[in-house]
Amino acid sequence: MRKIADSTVRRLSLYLRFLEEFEGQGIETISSGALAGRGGTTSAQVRKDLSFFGSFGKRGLGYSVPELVQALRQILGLTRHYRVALIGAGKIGSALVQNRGFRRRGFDFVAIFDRDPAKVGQELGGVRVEDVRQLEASLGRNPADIAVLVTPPEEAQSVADRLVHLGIKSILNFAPLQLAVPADVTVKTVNLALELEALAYHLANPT
Amino acid sequence: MRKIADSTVRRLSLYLRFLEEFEGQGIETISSGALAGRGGTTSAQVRKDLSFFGSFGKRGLGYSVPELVQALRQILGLTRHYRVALIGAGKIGSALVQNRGFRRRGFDFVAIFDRDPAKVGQELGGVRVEDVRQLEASLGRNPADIAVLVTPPEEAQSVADRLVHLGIKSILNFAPLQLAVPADVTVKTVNLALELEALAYHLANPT
DNA sequence: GTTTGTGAAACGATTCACAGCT
DNA sequence: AGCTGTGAATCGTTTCACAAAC
Repeated sequence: MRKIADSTVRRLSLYLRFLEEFEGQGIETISSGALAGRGGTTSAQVRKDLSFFGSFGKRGLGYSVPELVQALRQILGLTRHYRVALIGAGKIGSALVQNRGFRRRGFDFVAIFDRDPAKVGQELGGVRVEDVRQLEASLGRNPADIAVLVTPPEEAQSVADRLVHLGIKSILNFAPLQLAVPADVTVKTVNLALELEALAYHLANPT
Repeated sequence: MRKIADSTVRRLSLYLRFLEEFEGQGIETISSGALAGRGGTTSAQVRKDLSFFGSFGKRGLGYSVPELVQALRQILGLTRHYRVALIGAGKIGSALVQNRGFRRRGFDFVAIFDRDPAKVGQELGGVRVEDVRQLEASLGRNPADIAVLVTPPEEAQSVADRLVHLGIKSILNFAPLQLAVPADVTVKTVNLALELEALAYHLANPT
């Protein structure tokens, strides 16, 4: 498969979200322009994004909403469920696990790890918190597809190394630092302080 | 000021983070190459990013760490504190407010709003939760610089409209939808489902 | 007449490469 | 000799524009 830009993949996710809305409203067919309008982009962008993966529309008509939903789910790999492991059961970690939306979209938290003995043994969102020292034992038995890393920054890299060693290929990282991983492992870092600083920049330098 | 790419601003934030680390270790001087290595980019990128704002280095020597820290704080607008209002005191909202790191970096949560009467009146991170109906009254009296929006998606747009009307120019949005705002308002959306889906895409389409 | 799919053009960001300073 | 600052070259993404399909 040809290399697809990250920005394209993100837009495809957005399109899927909007299409699901339209589907819920019983809309059968949609044009690239209408889909673009809902997502703040252009019709050409929508068509180009889709064209990397095939031809899904009918000229003169637009796209069948259910067909395009199906196609996007296929493209994005959302026709299956993913087993997600959470490392770090602090405030943000527990908020994530208890969020209904992720499960609904096929991301199932199946294991939770923490270093704090007070947290180990507790249940969060129906999953028992394990000691992070059990990471290898537990994920070795029941592997996860995706790891969500919410440890303090000083532990993040060493946990990431262990996850990589366990064969995990996808990490969602909330620790405010750049993780070093092999090329075949994908890391998405969510750095909230960075987002706030970008907002500060815009306040300090209004256009 | 010339238009600066978002990616550049984000890298400047990262550089600042690394420089603060170096400063803490008593390192006086750093080359673009060393700074780049720490942040997964290239020396040319570092120099180009900085060049948009001036010349901060000494040829043959590199950059003075404290001077560059100071310059970046100035550029990013981090020499002052920002008043942040939180709308939505659910799991994620309260996790954010109680996070020490934001205050340390100059982002002070000064007001919290929620719709749930059970939450109104409670304290979170030393701030009393107010009824979201008091948004105008409260922020009218004590304005905020930045709003962090963590409401359910169906309320997000109407709250955003009210924030815009109150004169807020910066919104950090956690609701999983595209907010419509005037051009002079900056919105950064953190969409965690989107990040997970991008990871799913990479699992489904390994390179 | 409408809307797609797609090469080509325009734009923007990154990388190169080197003159110029220390 | 070492490293910056920057114009030029390269690379990647977005927009344009139009032939082809319905």
